[in-house]
Amino acid sequence: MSEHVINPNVSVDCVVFGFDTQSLKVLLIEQKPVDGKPGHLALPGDLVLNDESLDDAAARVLRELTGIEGIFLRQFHAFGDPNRVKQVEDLDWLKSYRDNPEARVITIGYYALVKMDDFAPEASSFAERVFWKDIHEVPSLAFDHNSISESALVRLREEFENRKVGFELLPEKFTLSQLQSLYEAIEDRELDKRNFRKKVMKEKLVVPLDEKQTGVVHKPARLYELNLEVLSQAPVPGSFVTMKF
Amino acid sequence: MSEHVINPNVSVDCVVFGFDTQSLKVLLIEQKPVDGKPGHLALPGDLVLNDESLDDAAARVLRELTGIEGIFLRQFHAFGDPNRVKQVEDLDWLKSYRDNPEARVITIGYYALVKMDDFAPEASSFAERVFWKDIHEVPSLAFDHNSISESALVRLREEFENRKVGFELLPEKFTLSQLQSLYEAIEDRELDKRNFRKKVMKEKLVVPLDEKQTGVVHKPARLYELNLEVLSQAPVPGSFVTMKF
DNA sequence: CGCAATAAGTGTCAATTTTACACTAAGTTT
DNA sequence: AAACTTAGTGTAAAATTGACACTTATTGCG
Repeated sequence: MSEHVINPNVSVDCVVFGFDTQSLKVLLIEQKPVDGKPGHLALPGDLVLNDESLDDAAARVLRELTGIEGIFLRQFHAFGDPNRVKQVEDLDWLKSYRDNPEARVITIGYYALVKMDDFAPEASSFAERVFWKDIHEVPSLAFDHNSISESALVRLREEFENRKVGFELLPEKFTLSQLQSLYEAIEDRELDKRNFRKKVMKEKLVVPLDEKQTGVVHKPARLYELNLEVLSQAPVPGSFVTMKF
Repeated sequence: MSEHVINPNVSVDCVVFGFDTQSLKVLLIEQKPVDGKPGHLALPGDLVLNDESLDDAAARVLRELTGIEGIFLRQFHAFGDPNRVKQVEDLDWLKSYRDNPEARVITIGYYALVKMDDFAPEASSFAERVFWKDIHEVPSLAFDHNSISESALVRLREEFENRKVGFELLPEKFTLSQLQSLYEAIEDRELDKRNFRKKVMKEKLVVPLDEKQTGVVHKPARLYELNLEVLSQAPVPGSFVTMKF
């Protein structure tokens, strides 16, 4: 029965999304250099420890990278192609970080949503350098990390459309224009300002604050915060889920 | 770096859904008896082989169980709790089927959709007996297979609502009432017949055939088949995805 | 053979939701 | 004070949704 059965390495890789009130960003790391060769770019990730659940492993990776606890994190897909870490370009790095660099590695993909304001990414045990990159400008990454980050984006979009996730990207207080930009960045299309505001207000998705933007060179916008009660009732009326035929 | 790193067993478990024109069913197996003790009920699953992708492993499990190739299969979640196979009730079975029955097992959950007509489940290397069970009557299963099957159902429902999957459950030719029953079974609510038909026709989701039901004791219904062109364009107008604010 | 039983099939109208569209207001800079 | 920039606001037409009840086609039975 067993000679063909594997005991692979299992890792988690995290696709961390941020929103800078204009566009969506992904967090990338530069792997530590090996023998003077500059490290490749990659997603943050690490092997899962023995007594650790997958969710715990992903949270640990993010904590090591950012120092922050309690980041929104969701598993989205397992990547298990037998050759996914067999490219020659990736071998040097594996050789210096893994006991068995030739081993098959199955990785569990997580995506995370962070408020960029709260967020001070730090280099860590596995990263020389950490930086944000616009989702439209992601460079070539190590292993299969390009397809992992693309699937994460597809998944974020799907789950955002069902109103399950996404608001974790906003700061505590935001303007309606920022909220609209978030929709536009995630859904990748333009929305009509009046219709957008009408709908958001009718749904009571946000509550207005007695506070305005400061430091802008134009009419300051009113600030809002999320109405968590409405959000917890997702899916929301008007979504496909509740249509009755 | 490495003393805490695991090399777990990795398996796939398949939640196979069928539709008998009335209700949704899940395929369960009875594990082979060990030392005369009757086997527990479980989902079909097996360890992933060395040179095999996760998708290939899931397809292999289903092929061994059913003899059928080309079943709709989709990965939906990885289950990696460190103690998910540590319950005493499950130990006997593991002892006789695994080299290292104490090993941690991470499993990748897949769900499958089959046309029950085409389908003749067979006992196999890992199953004494194979049978369908209504999704509302799933008994207590081995390991964490109850939560795996519940998540699969949640996921099927989500993806059906976005019109991504679900029609694989229908026979080639079906009546509109059967289609409506499929919606009702998956979405778990009742729909209005006239509104349902109106909408399905407007969307051109199905094409009418010059053929009627036979062998029924009432007015025979017209048969339809899916309009694959419209389905491939999912998400469909009217879903939340395409609303414009 | 007609009658009972069963599910198929069909249309209208009111309410709600969606969409397109353009100007005034408030604050900052020069 | 004039220019610049983004905030903020309403209406009307079109499309979609949802509530609702009767006739039709076939089978089986008396």
